[in-house]
Amino acid sequence: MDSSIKKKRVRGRLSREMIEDAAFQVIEREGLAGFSMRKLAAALGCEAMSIYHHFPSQAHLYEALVDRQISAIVIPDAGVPWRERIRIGMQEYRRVATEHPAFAPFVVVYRMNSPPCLAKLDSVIGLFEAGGFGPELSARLFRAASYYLMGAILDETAGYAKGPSAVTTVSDEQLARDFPSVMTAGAYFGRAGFDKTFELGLEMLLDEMERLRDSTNAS
Amino acid sequence: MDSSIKKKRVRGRLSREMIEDAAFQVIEREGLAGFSMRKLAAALGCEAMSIYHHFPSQAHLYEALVDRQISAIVIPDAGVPWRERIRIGMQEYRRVATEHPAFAPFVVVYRMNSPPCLAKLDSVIGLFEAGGFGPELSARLFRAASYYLMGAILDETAGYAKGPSAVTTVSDEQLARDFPSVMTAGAYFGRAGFDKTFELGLEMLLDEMERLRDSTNAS
DNA sequence: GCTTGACAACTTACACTGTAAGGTTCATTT
DNA sequence: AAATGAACCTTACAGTGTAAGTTGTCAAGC
Repeated sequence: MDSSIKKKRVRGRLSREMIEDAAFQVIEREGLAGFSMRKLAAALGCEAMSIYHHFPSQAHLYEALVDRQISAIVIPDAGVPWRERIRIGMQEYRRVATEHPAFAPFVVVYRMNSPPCLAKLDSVIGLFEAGGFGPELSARLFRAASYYLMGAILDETAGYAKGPSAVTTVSDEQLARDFPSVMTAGAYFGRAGFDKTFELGLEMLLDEMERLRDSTNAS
Repeated sequence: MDSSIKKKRVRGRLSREMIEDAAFQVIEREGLAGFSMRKLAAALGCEAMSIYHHFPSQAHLYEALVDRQISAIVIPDAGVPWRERIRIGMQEYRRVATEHPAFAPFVVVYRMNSPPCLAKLDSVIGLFEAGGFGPELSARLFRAASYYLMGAILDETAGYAKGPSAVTTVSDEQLARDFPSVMTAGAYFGRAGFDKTFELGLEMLLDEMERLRDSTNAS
């Protein structure tokens, strides 16, 4: 057993950071649904309840993981043109979120109320404001961009590339016969197609942002 | 107790449709995470295991619920211009998904491999093909549009409007002081702002689709 | 009317979950 | 050396999905 090896760990050496690191590992190994405090404890070589000394609940642990991920997003400074800043910001979010694919679905759905997350949120909305979008457009365009990001990351980390989750599966022959458009489109989906599709939608959104910005500033 | 009332139900009267109806109700009442086979059984006035006679597992039941929702999406027929068809199709998806808000997060993340879902998928991708987009653009634009839809629905059904999910919450005063851009943007979020933000992003995507279509067909 | 068979529903049981409550051990300070 | 308090462990409980076995009920055939 691997656990017997880990059991060598002596007392008094647990820390929030160690627990977080192990949590990311266990989540990737077992999947988000397969994760549990007991499995995490086994990976750490301790008992489940010991973790509660460092995190009051599983929810608090998850929040710490989200905070760590969100904090890792790098926003370009004000010297860069607004369009580039927003593009890089969005690519950064995707990069960070897909770093731990199994955890990504949790991150994108998470309601970010913690100070570290709010700080990042604030700086991203500030990107739009600094770009010359008014308060309303800044808010709504940020939201629309987030929507796109959420879906893209979910598809990449929890979508078809992860195999069928549906209970009833359809054979390839039946797919080709009954659902030809799905079959054809399938060639552009999956692992290889993510980057290109993501960039396509990203540029579409940026183009429209630019158009909206120019038309409102002109009038 | 309500359960005592329901207990009047006689044997041999359970059906898949009854179970699905009750499941939607229980999910809305208890939330997706709070849903369980035992609670569903209580609502039906039967024991948990009786449900397994009609659905082999909870996953099968969930799939049936998804199938029912997806099948309710109405796609405009070929007489309508492509742009209108795609717009209405997307609005339809949103309408259906938000009909059972607590279940929506499950629907949007679901990998739709069942025949009813594949059929709908096929007809939607067909919308792009019929609109004059080539196979690759049809595939990628469908995906990009789906990304946006997923995020929009998740925000509406599981986002900030549902209250803070984070464990640590920040007071309004602190929000106004430390995160002014979030504060300002907040005015456009929430229940009242969903429609307008959704429509804004939707038209942005449709505009870009039109541009892409014209430029590829011209060259 | 009685029996039989089949199926729908119930009962029990198991392995798992998060975590409350309380007991133990160990490093540090006095 | 004694005490203090943090760090960790043990036990227990109420909940989960569901496998396996049992009971109740109703319709068809005699």
